Amino acid sequence: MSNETKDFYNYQFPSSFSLYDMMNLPTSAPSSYGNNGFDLSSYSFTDCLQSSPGAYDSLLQKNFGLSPSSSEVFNSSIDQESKRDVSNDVTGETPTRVSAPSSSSEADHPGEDSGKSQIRKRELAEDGGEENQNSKKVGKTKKNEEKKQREPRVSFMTKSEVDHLEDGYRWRKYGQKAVKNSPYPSRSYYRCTTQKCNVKKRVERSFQDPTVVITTYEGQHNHPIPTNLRGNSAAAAMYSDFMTPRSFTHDMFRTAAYTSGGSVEGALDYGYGQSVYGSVNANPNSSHQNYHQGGEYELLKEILPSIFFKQEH
DNA sequence: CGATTTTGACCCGCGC
DNA sequence: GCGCGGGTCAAAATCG
Repeated sequence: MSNETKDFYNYQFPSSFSLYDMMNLPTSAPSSYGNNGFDLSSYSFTDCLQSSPGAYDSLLQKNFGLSPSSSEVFNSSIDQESKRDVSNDVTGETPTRVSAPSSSSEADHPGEDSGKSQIRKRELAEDGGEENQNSKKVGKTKKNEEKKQREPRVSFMTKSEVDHLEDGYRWRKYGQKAVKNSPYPSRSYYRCTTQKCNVKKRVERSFQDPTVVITTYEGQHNHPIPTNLRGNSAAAAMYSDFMTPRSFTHDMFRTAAYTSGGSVEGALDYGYGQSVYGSVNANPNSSHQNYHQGGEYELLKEILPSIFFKQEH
């Protein structure tokens, strides 16, 4: 981590800190963004969060007593959409997408339902629809009703050399597909091995930045972590904070993210309530206290500025 | 030997 | 209707 970045951590944000303000911070944004104008179209979320891993580190330490591993989350999003959007973020897509997801909902949900109905058809055609097997896939038969019942999704961008980050849960790989337009091999599909838990996750490497792994979780675990939380990956901590009941709900986050009604303007406003950007290097204790004062909510708000959230409907 | 991964086939939605 | 891309299945292979 560069000294410049560290300086950035120590910067005391004004109470009404905004994305625009950020552009004028000393050393925070890449020079390519220009000194005067702030070009939304060229500003990537990645760049933004890359500047704030300090807060993330604190989260890790606070919640898990972990120190950051070799991998670090520097971008994330709660999303009902495909990671396609995340990828776009990396490329510096305009944040407009944040509040206008409809434009790219193409890869959204077909996954589950399609696959299930597919089986049904296969069975009907071949076995004549055996009941036994069906029972196992009955859940899929109800597809129509719950057709579009979407699972909450969370995407993380993690700087890591390993594709599959240890997050404490056990996963079974059930598929792999080549990603078009990507020099990097493929996207992997995993399912939680715990029976009755249908949480899925997708892992792929950003072709924009090969060092970055994009992990997308879908659904919520209905069971505790089966193994000791020895996995000290960034994704584990982030995912836990998003998806575990004792922490924050999806809606809470959305509320936090869209205090201004979900407009683009509102979403772009970071709305940092307090200047508690912890300094990982200088004074961990004081920053830790700050986080307690602000509470997890405040902490997470810092880590995940509202522009990273995407609205669901 | 059970659990997991690999991998080709398959289905579905969508755009043309 | 066709082709494409995304997601899933499931048999075979591999692993521990």
